[in-house]
Amino acid sequence: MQSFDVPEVVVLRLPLYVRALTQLQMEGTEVVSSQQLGVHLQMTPAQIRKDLSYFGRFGKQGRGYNIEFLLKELRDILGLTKEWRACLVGVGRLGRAIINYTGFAPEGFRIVAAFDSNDDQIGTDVGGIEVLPMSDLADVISKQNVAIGIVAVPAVQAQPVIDILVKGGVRGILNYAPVAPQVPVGIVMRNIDPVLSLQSMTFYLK
Amino acid sequence: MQSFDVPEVVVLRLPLYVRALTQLQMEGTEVVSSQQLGVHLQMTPAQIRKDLSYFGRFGKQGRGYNIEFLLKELRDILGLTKEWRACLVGVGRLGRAIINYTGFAPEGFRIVAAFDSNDDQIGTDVGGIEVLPMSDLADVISKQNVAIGIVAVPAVQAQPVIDILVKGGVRGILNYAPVAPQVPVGIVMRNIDPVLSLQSMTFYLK
DNA sequence: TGTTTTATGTTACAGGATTCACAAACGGAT
DNA sequence: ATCCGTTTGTGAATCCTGTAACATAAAACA
Repeated sequence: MQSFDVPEVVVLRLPLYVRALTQLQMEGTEVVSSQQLGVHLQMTPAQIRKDLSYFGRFGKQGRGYNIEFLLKELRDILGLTKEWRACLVGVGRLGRAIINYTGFAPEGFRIVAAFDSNDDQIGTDVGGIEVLPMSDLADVISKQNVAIGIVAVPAVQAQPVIDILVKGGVRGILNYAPVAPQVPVGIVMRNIDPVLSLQSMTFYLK
Repeated sequence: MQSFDVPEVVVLRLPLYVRALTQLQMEGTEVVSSQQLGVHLQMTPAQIRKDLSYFGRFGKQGRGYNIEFLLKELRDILGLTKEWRACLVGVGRLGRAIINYTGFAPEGFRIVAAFDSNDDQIGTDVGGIEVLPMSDLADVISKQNVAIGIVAVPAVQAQPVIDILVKGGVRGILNYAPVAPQVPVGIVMRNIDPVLSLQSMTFYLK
């Protein structure tokens, strides 16, 4: 796989390209230059070309990139051509908001199961999904082909929950808890943490 | 101000230090070495020392850092000693979740006003806050000393809403909409975008 | 067809960020 | 008082990222 020797910063930018290209496509554009894309995304054309060159040659000199083609290629590279199944742990306020968030499904991310350690929650229905006990976790992950765990539990429970998810077999974790959890190599972590964002913002505001 | 010539990556890491130190403090630790902190945060001791050295000399050789002192200094540097007031635009599902999120207040971030362009929402109460029309925005920002705008509107409305917020006088924007908005220099943007996080994650999962 | 314009892919360079390595300093023990 | 183990703060060295520049190729146009 080409995952190796591609800098992670580059991989982090690919979804931005996908999004910008999708928007241009919806506006009816068929071809775009690195220059134009750069204006859209506020980056230099050189960086865009360099990033893409890690994966292949997608453009035509004198013309630019065919949007439909480039989109297909990028989706392929990122693995966005199939549906990804995720499970959620923690159906408190935050967890409920995540289940009901409408932004995941159109991009191919589907939450297929929800877990909670609170007995009062178990068996209830949240956004059309039945809340299961943590003891069912490993079973559901393997049987339902769940690759991603979404963590929406209080800070203190985050690390134990993540350990369980990893043991259960998820390979990526989207963590909403305000902690920096430790995971084995090979497990991909992404943290969603608005407080951290605000705390670095204020440095520039004060 | 020292904002200049401090790399932004360093500023982005400072809140991580604050969080780790706070946790250590709660556990009763009084002194910590860059080595120990590094284990906690999975980074090299050298990086921690280098980062801190941009702002001053906070440690003692042979001993380490006094947690209480370092925390106070870091909070000062980041501007976390005062309360920051924010306003929210968009009280749909996402906006409601943000208003009800309990993680902001303990860190000194307070949402003092909510706006929406939908007439049906205006005048209703969301989490104890009255929803106001967009036309009140500039007024509230200046009168209530609001420095931060939180954007929770659909993608297509994000850019216009951000323009209004900037015009109204906010200096930082926390954007939950799935777009990469353009802002004038001097305005600090932070994007919260779980879909982007997932889309870069799948590259390593496939 | 030949010339001009446009834009890619890539190599070379410059600028940043991270790690290394070590002198200086502190605390505790002898 | 001195020594020893520890840990900081910081230039120097290394590694990584981003930018610039250019050869090459496609398209447009005359």
